[in-house]
Amino acid sequence: MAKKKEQVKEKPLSAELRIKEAARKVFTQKGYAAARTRDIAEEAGMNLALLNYYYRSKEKLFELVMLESIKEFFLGLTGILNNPDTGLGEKLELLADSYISMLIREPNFPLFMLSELQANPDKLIELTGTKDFMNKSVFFQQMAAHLKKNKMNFSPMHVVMNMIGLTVFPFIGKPMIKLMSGMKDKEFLQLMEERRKLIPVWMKTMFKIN
Amino acid sequence: MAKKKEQVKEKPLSAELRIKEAARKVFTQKGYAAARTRDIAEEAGMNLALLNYYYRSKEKLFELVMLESIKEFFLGLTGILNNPDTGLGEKLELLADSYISMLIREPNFPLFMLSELQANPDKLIELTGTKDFMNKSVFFQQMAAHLKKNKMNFSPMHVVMNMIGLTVFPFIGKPMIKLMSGMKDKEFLQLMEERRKLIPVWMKTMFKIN
DNA sequence: AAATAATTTAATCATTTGATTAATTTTAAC
DNA sequence: GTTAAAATTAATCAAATGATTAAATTATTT
Repeated sequence: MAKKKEQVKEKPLSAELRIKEAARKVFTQKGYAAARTRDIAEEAGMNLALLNYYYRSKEKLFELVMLESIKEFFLGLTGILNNPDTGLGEKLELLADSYISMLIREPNFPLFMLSELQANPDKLIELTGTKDFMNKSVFFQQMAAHLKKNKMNFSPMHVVMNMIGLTVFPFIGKPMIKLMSGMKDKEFLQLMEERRKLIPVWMKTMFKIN
Repeated sequence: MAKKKEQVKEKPLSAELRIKEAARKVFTQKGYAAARTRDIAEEAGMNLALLNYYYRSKEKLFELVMLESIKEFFLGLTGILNNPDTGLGEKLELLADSYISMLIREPNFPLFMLSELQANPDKLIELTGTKDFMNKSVFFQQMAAHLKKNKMNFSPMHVVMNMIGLTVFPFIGKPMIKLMSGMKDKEFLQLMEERRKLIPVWMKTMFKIN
């Protein structure tokens, strides 16, 4: 049953990877429960049995895809957060810029990730291995010092939540925002581009940075 | 098959309503696709067939529950937004207070609503009937005037997005926030209570209100 | 109290869906 | 070129799941 996998690794041709990327797309779009293995096979243009041949099961495939995406997400995040050579303002600018770009490229990713995290928080904790990396981050330390110096007596986690909220929420809430405002996709995208610059300005104003 | 429904309306006893509320709970927790009719029946402590007896199908039941929740949500929102007797600052305070309370009570509602809106945007548009009510709201007008006066050249929709993002995001992102910070439920709740007061302050600072 | 209607239940159906199998084709090794 | 391994396919299985039915029970009406 489990024939290859460990032995062959240097030659990932088409089928195997195409299934994985199709899975990423379908899972991200519909979520785990609503995604059918047949959808994934069709999206990849492959026979359904290949999914099980290469990845054993829907769940295994999901875990793989999910883990990869989350790892990448956290890596990008910590890369900016832990740079000791940038100040708070610059970090906020880099975060906004990098995440707006990512979100324009992959607008469905956050809702997918948050939904699955909600549906199965424990699994993701063991899957990622990452835990409370935020508290130890350079950003967190810098922000804690800044808040103390400026007599703002609240947790730096508020700052983190605000930053993510301002950046990510519009993408998660896009259908609702379009529903409330009657906006079209093009206008929406333009607003998101504006936020690339505006979010750091707002954040700095809010927390008296610079 | 469809025996009652139109005739009897004044005596909604146990069964029918219990199923609906069980459905709300299960749908909200797991989403449409992952929610099984058997889960709902079990949650309501009722026979599975009653679900179809009273509500015809899983989908009909879902639409009903969803529509009710969204209607209520938008009603609360527009109630505050369209009050001509309150200023911008006060509106922000009322919004934060009312929504933090709602979110502590129903922490799963936003992710549910946004997920389903994403999965099926068109259906919800026809289901709610509401469309671009934001642009015409008193709040929107007040904010447009304020932004213009203070030389902030961007759409009031940014303000709306920020407000919702700051308020709602932490609840949507709770599992991720806990994962990043190692926070426990109690601490999380305390932070949310702090935000009740902090969010209006931040918003006013950000947009130079008062 | 009898009759009718409404509610509830247990059993079952039909479809969907994740997974497997056995056969076939393609690729690689010798 | 033959053989063995890997990849691929079509067909099928088994479990899950939404839905229905027919019978039983309870409530309501007359």
